[in-house]
Amino acid sequence: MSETLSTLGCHAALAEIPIEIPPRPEFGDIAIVAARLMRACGGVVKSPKELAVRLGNALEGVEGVGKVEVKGIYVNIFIDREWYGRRLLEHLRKSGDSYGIIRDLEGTRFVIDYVSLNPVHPLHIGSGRNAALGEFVARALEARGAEVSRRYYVNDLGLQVAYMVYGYRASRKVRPPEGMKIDHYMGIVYAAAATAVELEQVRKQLEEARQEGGERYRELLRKADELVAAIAELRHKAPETVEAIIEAVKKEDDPEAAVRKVLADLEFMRDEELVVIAREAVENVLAGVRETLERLGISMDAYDWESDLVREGLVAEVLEKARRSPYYIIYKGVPALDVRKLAENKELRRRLRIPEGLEIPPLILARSDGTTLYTTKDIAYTIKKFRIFNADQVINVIAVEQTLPQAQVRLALYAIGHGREAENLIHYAYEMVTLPGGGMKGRRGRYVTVDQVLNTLEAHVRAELGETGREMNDEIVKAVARSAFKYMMLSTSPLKPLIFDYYKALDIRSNSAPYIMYTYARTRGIFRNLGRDEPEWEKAEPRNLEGDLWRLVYLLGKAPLDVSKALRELRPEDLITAINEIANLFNSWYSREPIIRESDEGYREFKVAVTWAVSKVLENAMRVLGLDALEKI
RNA sequence: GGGCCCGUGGCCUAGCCAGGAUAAGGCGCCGGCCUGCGGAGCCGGAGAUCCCGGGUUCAAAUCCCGGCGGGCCCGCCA
Repeated sequence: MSETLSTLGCHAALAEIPIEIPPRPEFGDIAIVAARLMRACGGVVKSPKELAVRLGNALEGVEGVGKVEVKGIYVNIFIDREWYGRRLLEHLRKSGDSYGIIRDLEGTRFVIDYVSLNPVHPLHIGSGRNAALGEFVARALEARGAEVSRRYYVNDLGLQVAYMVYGYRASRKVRPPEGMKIDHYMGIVYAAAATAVELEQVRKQLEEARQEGGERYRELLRKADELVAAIAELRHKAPETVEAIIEAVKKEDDPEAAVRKVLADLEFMRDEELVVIAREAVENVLAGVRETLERLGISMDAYDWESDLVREGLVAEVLEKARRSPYYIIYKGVPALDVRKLAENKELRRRLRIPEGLEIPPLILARSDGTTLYTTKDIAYTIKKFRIFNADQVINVIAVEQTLPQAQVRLALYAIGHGREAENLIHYAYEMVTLPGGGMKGRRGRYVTVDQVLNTLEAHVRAELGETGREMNDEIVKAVARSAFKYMMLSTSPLKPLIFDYYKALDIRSNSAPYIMYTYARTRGIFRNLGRDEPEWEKAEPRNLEGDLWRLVYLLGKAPLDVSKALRELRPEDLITAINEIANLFNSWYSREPIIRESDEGYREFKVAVTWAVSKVLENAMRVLGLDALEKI
């Protein structure tokens, strides 16, 4: 193509040639918009129409080109379909099972940090989105040949954990309600502590504000009402536990200070008993989280504890490096890194992928009681992630709301002399999941958990199976439910907020993981009936390449491009679009064309080869998306 | 107040970065197809000011500017 153009006096690399797929089949298989080539052909021709005519003539007889039609500024090319069919067969045969996947990351190493939710409540649908996306990223990189380490950051020294530990200590004598999953229970403990402390706080403020009255007073009253309502909800779920926590909070002179003391005692390991209690509390949550992840078909390679970073001295190391850095300042009385000057450097900003207009405030490293902040420990953790796995890149799957702290971490790494880490730390951001009525509130114990969704989904699938009178199989039910969940989380661009709608989540048709799974099982069924796993390649004869079959063959031919693009750009929604298109076409072709019963042997084997390709493309894509590719469904 | 992201039939989503012909898919709605290799399927139909207004261009859902609407961030939380 490029050569053909240069005979016309145009100079464009192949990648620059504006090839596109026409909107209607009558306009050919591919088209070139001559107008867009005018620049490359500068001065050679007068008008786009003239260029189209000359280009059309030049393309006649080129290998693979069947027919050329020029329509105004468009050069419509009809591919030599048999030629294309033969080339597809060659490709399929050569690439075998891995058709559609390009291994361009062989020899590279990645750490993917995902899920990593605060260990104070169960996986909710927000962290469910995180889990599905992170797993996709990990699998996409693995498919491309990279070595991947899946790591979960156990953030056990944060303020939230301090609340949970405070509540857990206060309610240790109480047994969790019968049958409640342990992480769900810990979620209540955390929310009860956080809410009770806040309520005490508000009560005090109310007393002070009572005399003045006015807007502030009414505002506080509203807030108190909300908190009381939240407590009531929690009490309903675990009465004794919540009572015990409220009692403890009431006894405190300053409940908030009590929690902060827990935080400091944990970070400085000043209270051995407390450290043990905290470990137990966090382990409880993690046990539940692990179980849920298992239901989703996700298993982490490592759980890295924040407290270990402190114990191993990595956090102290970071503080020391920061102190020696030229960007070190005392800001509002606490140690900080003033990376604003660094952020002014445009070239550096670009290299560290800091969003253009993002204003970077100084990064505070420690509280006035000496405890360090999440971001400080995250700097230490990033260094550890690179070190421990000898990683080329570290990808953090974290919600978009943390864009600023993530940018600060990169700048801080650079500031303390870890430029390589800074440049290779990727924030894979995704938008929030919200409920139709508004956001979820972990602090109040209001969220929809992944467990709940999976339970309902499984029940729904069972009901559906009952209707179709199929064999009831627990494994299949679970596989369909978790695939439907992941599909729902992956089919929308990560950049779009997701409004979680129970009604829609249960609609397993619109949410068509089962459709893809069904189509795949159908292709497998054909090979089962055929009694072999592969086409007889030498016998396959491309024939009757028109209609659905041609479109399917055409699509299968470019599937490796579509798939590899989605994997390179880490866009699950593109992968889903691509396989949906293929599944659609296959089903519609299948419904009216016999495959096994095709009498012409050469044609039959070609059909079998097409089915084989559909099967492989679906299977490989499903693996990356984390959907179960079942033989039977 | 500043910044980032999103706005596409009743609902959800793709297309936008790399501008091109009649805007694609799903749900829902209406109407068809089971003695056939799997009906969780297939075929057909109705349904759209591509948020609004300017600009650039032969050509704008797509690029630029200005609005409007929604989400998020701007903490000694994460």
